[in-house]
Amino acid sequence: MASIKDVAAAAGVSVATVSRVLNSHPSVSPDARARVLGAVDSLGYRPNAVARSLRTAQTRTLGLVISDVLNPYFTELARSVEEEARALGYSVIIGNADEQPDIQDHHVRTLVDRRIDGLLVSPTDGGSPLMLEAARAGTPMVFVDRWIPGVDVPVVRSDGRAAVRDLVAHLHALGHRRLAIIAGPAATTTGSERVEAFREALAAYGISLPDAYIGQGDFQADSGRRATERFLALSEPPEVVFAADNLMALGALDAIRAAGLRVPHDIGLAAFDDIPWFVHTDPPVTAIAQPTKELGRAAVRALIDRIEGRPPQSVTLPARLVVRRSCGETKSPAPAPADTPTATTSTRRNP
Amino acid sequence: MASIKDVAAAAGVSVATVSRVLNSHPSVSPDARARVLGAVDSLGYRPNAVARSLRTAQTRTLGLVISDVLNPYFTELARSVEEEARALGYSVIIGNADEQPDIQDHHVRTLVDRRIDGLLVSPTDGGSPLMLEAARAGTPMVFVDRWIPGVDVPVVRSDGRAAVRDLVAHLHALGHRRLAIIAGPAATTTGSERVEAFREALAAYGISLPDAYIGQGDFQADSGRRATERFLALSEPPEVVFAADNLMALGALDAIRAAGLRVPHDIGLAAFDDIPWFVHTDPPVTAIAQPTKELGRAAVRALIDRIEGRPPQSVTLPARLVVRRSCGETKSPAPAPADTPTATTSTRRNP
DNA sequence: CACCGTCATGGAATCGATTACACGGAGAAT
DNA sequence: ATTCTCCGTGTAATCGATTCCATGACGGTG
Repeated sequence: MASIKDVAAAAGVSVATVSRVLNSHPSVSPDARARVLGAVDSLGYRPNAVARSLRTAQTRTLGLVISDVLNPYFTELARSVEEEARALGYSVIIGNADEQPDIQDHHVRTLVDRRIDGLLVSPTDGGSPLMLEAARAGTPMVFVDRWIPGVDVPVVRSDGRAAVRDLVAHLHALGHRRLAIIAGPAATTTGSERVEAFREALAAYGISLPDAYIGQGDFQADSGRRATERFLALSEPPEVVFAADNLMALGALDAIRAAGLRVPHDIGLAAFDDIPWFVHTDPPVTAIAQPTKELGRAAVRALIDRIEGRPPQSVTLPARLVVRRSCGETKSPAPAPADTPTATTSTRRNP
Repeated sequence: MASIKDVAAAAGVSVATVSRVLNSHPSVSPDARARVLGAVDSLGYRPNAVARSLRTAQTRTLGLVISDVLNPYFTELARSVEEEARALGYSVIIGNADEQPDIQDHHVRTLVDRRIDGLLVSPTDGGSPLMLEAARAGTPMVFVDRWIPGVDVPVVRSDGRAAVRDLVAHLHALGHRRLAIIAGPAATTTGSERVEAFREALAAYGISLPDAYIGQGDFQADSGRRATERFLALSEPPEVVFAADNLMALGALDAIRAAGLRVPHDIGLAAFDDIPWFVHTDPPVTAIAQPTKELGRAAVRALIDRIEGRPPQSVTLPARLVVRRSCGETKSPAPAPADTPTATTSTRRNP
């Protein structure tokens, strides 16, 4: 592969001049520029990004470590991250942790070894020493969706509290009182927050959330299936199951079907994270939708702010309830979902 | 960030010795090794992969350019590619083309600029000059799923011909005779092949495939919706619609529902590419399943063979029919799907 | 005409690793 | 005792770019 030296030789100039032409430095004569450009495309020369990165100490690359690519929510997030990054002149390397802390660490390590300019993370756990170390060592970093409390890193996420209240209001209006939740791992913020938001919303109606109605899941379909089986085996099973992510809802649907029951007739189902398929399931699933695309864009912008020396901002965007048929038919219209979502931004790093 | 020089200074040896320790070169004294290792972890030293790549002219990184990350088929493919690559000591950089040739070119260009060791591509179109040039210039390359005829690059893909025959037999047994297909772009192999396989299978039953029954799609949900609307507007609409990928099937489902019709009562639906959600749609969708995971692994192995100088093999794995309820209830059992899938491999590059 | 500032250009250092080569010392072979 | 090997180690070149500094030409000004 042709190097800058070959171009210099072919154009009859020095490598310095070639470099100037390629980086559009002002002081190059039109004649030299023309000869260099000619040589460049007759040789099919492409600058070596590896060498350039070594010299300039920047790679114009962002790392994105997500918990599970197979989860459509994260896929969409990854896509919007890449899109925004590309628009701003950066590439993205995606690492899929598959909800496993050691794989997550593997990706963080290789990304840092490659000297990516910044790291976007949706942590699988409460924070491995490696990641905390990377943050402390000054790797520009931003958390998306999930975050680690007590670490000085900006967070871009969505607040589901209001939407969960809307959901509970909806369920209450339909006459449901025995409400259960399938939670995510307690070590993740989204795992614990969603349970808390649910518990608070229930309390407003004087409904309690007994331990038997809290299923312990891990954001994967299988765990949703097992938790649901356990609910169904109770002497007094819940009337509605709320899954803290879309894959566990899928598992719940499996379990309900396997038990020969029907949604919503025998039991209701709702999910956190809306996805296109929920429109087409039997029945369509009521879900809480995050502004995924905006989240991805905001995260990239925050990270690039941090990289380029501007003060990064934590961002919290509201989620909203999308009512469908999986919790029962509503006679009267459901409570209007918040339809004027307003972003709240703060300069505090950790909201 | 600490460099190899800092480690050398801290350990009281030369950089050469440090390098030898890190690359487990045999001739280093136990004493020196211990001092180096001590310095490495007291400094938290991590080798700079950029510098190493520049010197060794290899990045231990593979590029994967896929047509659409949001398509669950490609997501799964990407995941298995990354998994296998990681097991073999390589990283993967994913580029999402979103079915747009210019974005595809953008990714090919940046990946080549980064001097990735090899490229896995599922081309969006018939082959841009850039990609053909890269192949000819000797970038190790393997096509997955889709390929470009006439280019000397190994292909790892799945053959759906037999499964399509099974599907048509199934539909015929259910009494359906007016069968339509929503095709992908003719510029992609999977776009044209699936139509051809369908046409041939129909011919075996003396059924023809009129132009009005061929919808032109682009592998996106919207195009499936539009094609289906057009089918439904025909004076004699088809009895079954076969979508050439899962997203177009989703669009078809939308259009059918919007028209106030029911699947399979009013019209049947089948899809190429099986995904977990098809079990839960209303009704569950009959689909042709590719061995996606195996495809990804085989592609990585072929590419690494090529990179490491072994002769790479093209691989073709069979797809199989998964019968569900979206084409009508079967009284008698459907024809047995091929349940002993056998791989065919060849040393010819382009099958 | 002398001087100075500006501009185009090239030489060479540099980034952080790997590795060929040279060298000194210890132990084996004669 | 002398020579030969082999081993551990260091010096320095190298990969392909960017960029500081020096240089020479040229034009304008006093």
